[in-house]
Order: sequence, then structure tokens, then C-alpha cells
Amino acid sequence: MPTFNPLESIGFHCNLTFKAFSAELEKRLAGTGVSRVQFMALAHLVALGAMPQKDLAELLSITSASTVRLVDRLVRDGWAERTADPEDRRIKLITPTPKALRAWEEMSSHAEEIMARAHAGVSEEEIETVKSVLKKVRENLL
Amino acid sequence: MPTFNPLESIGFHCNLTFKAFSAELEKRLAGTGVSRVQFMALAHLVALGAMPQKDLAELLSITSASTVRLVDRLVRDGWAERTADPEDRRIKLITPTPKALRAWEEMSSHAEEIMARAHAGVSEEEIETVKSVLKKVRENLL
DNA sequence: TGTCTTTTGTTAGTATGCTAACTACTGCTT
DNA sequence: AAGCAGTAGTTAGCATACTAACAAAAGACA
Repeated sequence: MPTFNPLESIGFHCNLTFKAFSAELEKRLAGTGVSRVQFMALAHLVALGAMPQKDLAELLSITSASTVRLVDRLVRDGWAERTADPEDRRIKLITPTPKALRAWEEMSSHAEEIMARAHAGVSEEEIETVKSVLKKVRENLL
Repeated sequence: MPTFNPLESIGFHCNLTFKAFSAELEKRLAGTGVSRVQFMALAHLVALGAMPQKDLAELLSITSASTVRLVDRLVRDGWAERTADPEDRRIKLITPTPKALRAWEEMSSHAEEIMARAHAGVSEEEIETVKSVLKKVRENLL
């Protein structure tokens, strides 16, 4: 009799851990008006500058369709704009607004504090092991 | 200047890995008509038997409100029923249907195969390290 | 016993993810 | 040049998550 136990699955542990990060980040970002996902999008936009929606989707590991509404909300809230690409009329470049650039430093410090707190009492070596095992697991599942 | 890099965050790696498991499980379950979340709910219901919605919510680490609609869909699709608790009229016991019990063995074998495949080439020791580090990270974030 | 608090479940509204089907545009191929 | 395949973005419909506000019932306590 197959007795699948969710508690033993790496996938389940990853879900719990991801939710713990999300909850903490959302709590810290509550005052800023950006959600966790918007924050992740801004991280890429600020680091790399304007990019097509498709590139943003790939960086966030979400579909193009999901990206449309994410960008809709970023635009609605004044964090980004859709600008035309002069080379290719299909492309809409997603550009962070000055407001986003100004607010970024404080926002990103929240994320760094959370990462530092999360890693307390865990050795650098253990963190690398976790990252490499998770990477291998993902490759196994492809 | 704070330069938060999502790619270095354990939270981000957990999200990616969780999505990889999800995608694979959903692909395997496509023929059965149950979603990944419904599958997780059934795993608990089959293993532990009928339980109040609140208990199911805790096992799945989701809110009561989210559980309401999850159970709505389980009931709609004939996998579970809401039955009255004779002891406490507030409680609705979520009970797996015979159809769910019959189908469980095959469904759960999909999950076990995925876990086996995911862990290929990863030592038992590494898996334990990952679980314990993720657990510690979650505790750090509480 | 009568009120106050807690617990359980619900509804409403929003954010986020997916797939499938569609539009507009680019670019290759003949 | 004409046509066709591929690419970027959108829309529609659904599943799933959350918070906040609420209703019903149970429990506690004056």
C-alpha cells in the first residue's frame, strides 16, 4: 500500500520555507505598498534596467500571461511603465519609475535583513549544500 | 548600497523547487481530475480519516478561509463530504468519499515516484541536511 | 442564568499562478 | 512581393492564496 507522507517530501518543506520567507517579507513591506511579487520584479528591474516583459517573466519564473497582470499592477501603482521598443513594435519595455528607484534602497534592505536573520546559526557550507541539492532536485524533475 | 539578489536567497530556491514538484505532480495527476492541492488534502484525509476543516487547514499550512473553497471543490468533485460533528455543531467534519479511498492508492504512487526521481543521485545524508536547515531557517523567521 | 469571549466556518474582495486561444508584429522562404 | 511560421503580449477562465468582516455555536464566569 503506497503511503505517501507529505512531511517527508522536499517539495513540501520547500513550500513551507518559501511561505515563511514570503510572510516575513510581506510584513516588512506592508508600509511600502509593494507586494512580495512586485518586490521581486523591482529587484530585477532596478538591477538590470528596462527589459521586455518576456525577460522579466523568465527571471521571475512565471508565465507571460501572469506577467501581464503583475506589470498592470506595477504600472497602476506607479512603480513601472510600459514603453515602446523602437526596434521591435511587438515589445513593451518595462521601465522602473524614478519613484521605484528612489524607494528601492530601503525596500531591498528589508530583504537583506530577512536573509541575514534566516541564515543565523547556519554555516555557509550548509547553505551551499541546500542550494546545490535543490538545484539537483530541480534538474532531476525536468 | 543594498544590492539584494533574489538568486542567492534560499527562499527563491525553495520557490523554484516547490514549483518543480508542483508542475510534475500536476502533470501526473492530470488524468485523475484532482489538483495538486486537492491531492495534498486527500493525503491527510486518507491517512488520518475525517477531521474538522480547521485541522485540515493546519496540516496544509493554509488559512481557514482558503480551506473553505478547497473543500468546496473537493465536495463538488465527489472526493469529500462535509458531515456534522455530533459533539459540536460548529464543526463540519471533512470526510473522504469511497471514491477517494478507492482512487488514493494509484494517486499516491505518482507522488512516491516523483519523490524517488527527485532524490536520484542525492544521498540520504544530504536530504536530511536540507530538511534540517530549512527547518532551522523557518524557526529563525518566526 | 445571562453575558462576554473564543472558536469554527463563511463570504467578499484582492493578488497571484496556470492554460488555451487570440492579436499584432517580425522575419524567413519561396 | 506573398505567404507562413515564430515571437511578444493580451484576454478569458479557473484555482489557489491572503486579509477583513461576519455569523453561529460553545465555553467561561460573574
